[in-house]
Amino acid sequence: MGRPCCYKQKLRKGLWSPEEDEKLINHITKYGHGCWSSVPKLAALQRCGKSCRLRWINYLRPDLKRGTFSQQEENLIIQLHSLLGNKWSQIASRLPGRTDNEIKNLWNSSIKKKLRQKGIDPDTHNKLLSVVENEEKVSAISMNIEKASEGSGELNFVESHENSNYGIQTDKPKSSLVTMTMDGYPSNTTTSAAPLTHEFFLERFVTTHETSTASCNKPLELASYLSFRQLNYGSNIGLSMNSNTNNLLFNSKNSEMFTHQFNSTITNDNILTSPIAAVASNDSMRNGNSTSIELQRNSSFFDSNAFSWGTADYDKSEKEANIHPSVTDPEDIKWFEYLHTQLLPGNAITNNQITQDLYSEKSSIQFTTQGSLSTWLQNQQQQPSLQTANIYNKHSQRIPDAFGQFS
DNA sequence: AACAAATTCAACCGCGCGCTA
DNA sequence: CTAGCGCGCGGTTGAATTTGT
Repeated sequence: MGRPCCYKQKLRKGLWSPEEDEKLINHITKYGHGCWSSVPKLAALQRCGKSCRLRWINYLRPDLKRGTFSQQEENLIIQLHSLLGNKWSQIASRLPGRTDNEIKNLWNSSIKKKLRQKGIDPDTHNKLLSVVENEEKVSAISMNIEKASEGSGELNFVESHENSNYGIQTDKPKSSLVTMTMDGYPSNTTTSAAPLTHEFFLERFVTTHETSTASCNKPLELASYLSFRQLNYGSNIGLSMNSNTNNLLFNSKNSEMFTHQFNSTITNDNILTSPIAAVASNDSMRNGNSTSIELQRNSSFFDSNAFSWGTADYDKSEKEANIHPSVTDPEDIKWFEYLHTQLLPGNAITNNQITQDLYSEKSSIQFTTQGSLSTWLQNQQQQPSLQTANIYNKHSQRIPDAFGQFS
């Protein structure tokens, strides 16, 4: 339980003197810190072990970066905070050379203020809503994608960042479907743009499943590969549809800083444990001219840490979810190596993990919407570069692959 | 120049978790 | 099973510094 660490008398408190710093540095560089509680004695310091530890971690460690935070670092912090909340140590683990204390201070002293000035609630990362916007937040987000080119047979969608907070358009709905409707033919519909940043996927998905299970009358194999980068809230994610394969493709362009990816196979059986519950439109909805996909945030999945950015959590989720990192992009390789060498010691890639070229130029998320495994498998054979043999198994288990990348 | 207010940030505090006896 | 202990985390404090008047 919590105890005052400096209950013993004669222990110094407050700022450290250069002499004390020197003693601590000399001791740790010679012998390592070992048991922190024994450090003060061994280093001849009138401090408690806790104080020594803090001083070393936050100030004396040789690998600290120091200096002001770059804009990229700030963006990354905001992004990670939107995902992790006040998990400063987890956020710090993604920022080499930065400490949780430093990040926490930056957040409280600077970033919070900046976000508020932009009309963003730093706690929720949602726009501070007017009453009207508040009403909007409970309604479904709908996207109607107009067929852009009959010749190419592709549908294109480019997100709009208007009225959105770095890509987040509305407050997190308490319970509503996130619905994307693709109209595959030019006869109808306008385009109502909605944000497609990773927050869109991670935060917009709601917590109920009633509709999904009710409307899903056949298994849907959803193989998704999603890359989220560019933390400056300027991500450029497109959506297109290939009429030949009936695949819906998300394309993330201009990616620079950040990657999140996952592969999932979702069926009725595992829909409640998948990172994104994808609901195949039923036949009445799929009238040949349009396909509707409803995506839901699955609270049980997210809240159980199966989806996580933490090192320990990554390890956990990897074991639980049979994760298959799949990276070939040089930037991602860099991150991937970093993740597994720096952040995940002992968590090397296992031989059943694939390292296929999942994206060479663009990052994409691919949904197979035909509701049959054969479609997906056939598509994989046609696209060896997207081969993800382990995405589907006979048990239709989810295979999320979650990790981030920053440069 | 002097003072006050605001900001920064190092350090402390208390709690919870995991390990061990 | 439980208590003791060490450690790490997140929240908070307050001294030092900067900025504004």
